[in-house]
Amino acid sequence: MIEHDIFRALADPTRRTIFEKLANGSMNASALREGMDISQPAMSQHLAVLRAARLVHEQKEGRFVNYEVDPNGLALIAQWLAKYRAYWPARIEDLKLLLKDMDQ
Amino acid sequence: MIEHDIFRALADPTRRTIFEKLANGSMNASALREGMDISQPAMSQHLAVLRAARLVHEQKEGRFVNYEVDPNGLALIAQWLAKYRAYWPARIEDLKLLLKDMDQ
DNA sequence: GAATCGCATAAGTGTGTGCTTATGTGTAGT
DNA sequence: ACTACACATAAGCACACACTTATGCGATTC
Repeated sequence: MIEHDIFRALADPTRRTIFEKLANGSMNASALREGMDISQPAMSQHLAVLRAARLVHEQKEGRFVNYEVDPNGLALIAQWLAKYRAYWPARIEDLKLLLKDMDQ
Repeated sequence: MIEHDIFRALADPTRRTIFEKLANGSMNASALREGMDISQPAMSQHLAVLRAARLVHEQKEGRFVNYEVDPNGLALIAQWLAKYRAYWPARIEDLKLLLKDMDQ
């Protein structure tokens, strides 16, 4: 179940930080480690989990591996969230604006 | 961190099932157990986690406790997701329609 | 008011998860 | 070829987590 992989992947705060970093621009694994106080194997393992969830995908460039956000994972979250749109708070004005923005 | 509570709560498949059930109509804890092969304490513990994440909230009715979906949790996921809207796949037509629907 | 019911909490246990160190694999440079 | 580098994988370990049984607590019923 890929849906399970996604939520499990995002359940870890370190992985959410990694994902957020990649959202601000693709990077290789070493660059991602900068300022994160995390070992190289740990980063590699986290990236493997994010890959399995289709939240990121790799692009090999020589001996470097460039990582970037994979839209597929985000799309699945959006689909999951859409199932419960009936419960979204109409009273929160900011959110309404956000949603309008989400549809371009 | 409530954001962490939300993703951690949804990382468990049993809790996602419970949440989905509640999205189809509010229920008390006993009714939720029907057809789920789960002990009473386990259900109670799961509901406590969902409560902490503000994904559900309780409403005491006599000796029963009625649970229903809390929009606050969903709103936070929507906000989290909105940060990455730049990466949403424009090529998936179905998703575009979904998003339009999300904004009413 | 005693028993029953709906639910929460406590305590203990097995499994999953994220980390570590050590090692392997492939590429680039000299 | 040898070394250095970027990254992945293996194995082991400490801790978190989801479950269990047992018990507590308040509300209803008789």
